Amino acid sequence: MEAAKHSPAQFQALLESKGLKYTYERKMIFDEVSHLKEHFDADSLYERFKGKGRRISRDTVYRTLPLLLESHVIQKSAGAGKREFFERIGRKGHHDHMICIKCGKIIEFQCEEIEKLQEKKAQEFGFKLTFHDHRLFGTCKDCQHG
Amino acid sequence: MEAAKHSPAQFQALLESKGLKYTYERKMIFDEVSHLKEHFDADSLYERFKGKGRRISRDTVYRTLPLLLESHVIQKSAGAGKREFFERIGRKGHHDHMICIKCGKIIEFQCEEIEKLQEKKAQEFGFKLTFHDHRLFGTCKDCQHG
DNA sequence: ATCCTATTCAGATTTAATCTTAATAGGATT
DNA sequence: AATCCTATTAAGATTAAATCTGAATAGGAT
Repeated sequence: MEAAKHSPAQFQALLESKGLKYTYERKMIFDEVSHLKEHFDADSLYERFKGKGRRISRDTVYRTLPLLLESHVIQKSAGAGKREFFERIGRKGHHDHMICIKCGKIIEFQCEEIEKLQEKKAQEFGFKLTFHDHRLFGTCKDCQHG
Repeated sequence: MEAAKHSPAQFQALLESKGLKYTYERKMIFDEVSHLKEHFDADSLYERFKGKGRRISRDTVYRTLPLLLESHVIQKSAGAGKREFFERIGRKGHHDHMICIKCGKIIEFQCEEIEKLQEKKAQEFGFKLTFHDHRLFGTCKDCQHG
């Protein structure tokens, strides 16, 4: 008894709670990101819509991503360069990243204890945690020789 | 018996380990950031040098900040807008941030257990942790009513 | 059908960060 | 001290990311 894959329910719920509409464009963007297996940035997502039937403007993409973050459809990710990267929260669930400052390699890691501690800390401040960005920078195994 | 305040020893050590020189400009930048009590971004730091005796170019500031991060003189911080923020690691030591997505308020928090778990996770991957960026986004106490 | 508000589009604009080329600094060599 | 050599910096141009602007559209309410 598994929930249907890629249900927009959480997204729709968030929109409703904010008095926003589940528009054609928001549907399209939800659908696209919820099927993306790799990480992506706002602009590359925009490029994906070019030439696919109806166009979706860059601005709409940029405006929709924070809503998807907030509804836990996507999470912050990491990638080369200075853009902000995202990725859908898929079967493997939420995870964070280590980035090698020498070769750029990205390692995914999960730590349930850190997640819990984060939540606990937030509660201490009466802060309602929505999403987070946690990236570890350093040197990967292969780049440490010499 | 306290260590001298704002010693460039760690910074100089890092430079040496990389075969880089402790130049006049790097001294100036070290000195400036090690006395800054507030967070700052690269560009505002650059502006500080304008009109102060010898100029330091924007590019030099941008190139020096990662070295200061790496030598633990500064850490990643958080602030309004999309710039990258930094702050010196002062008496209170390292800490991370919660950012309210409604009002922009920034709350500092410390969690020794999270720091340790991070380090442990890094070790699992043979990853040598240098610095990190950990930001929690959500809604602060005051913005949760209604 | 008309009105009203939210939303979107398209492209211009802004702004952050990096790149380019030439100049400079400072150590090593003779 | 003069020359050479490499790292570093300056200044401003360039690139690229993200947001803004004004007009157009959508879709629900009256």
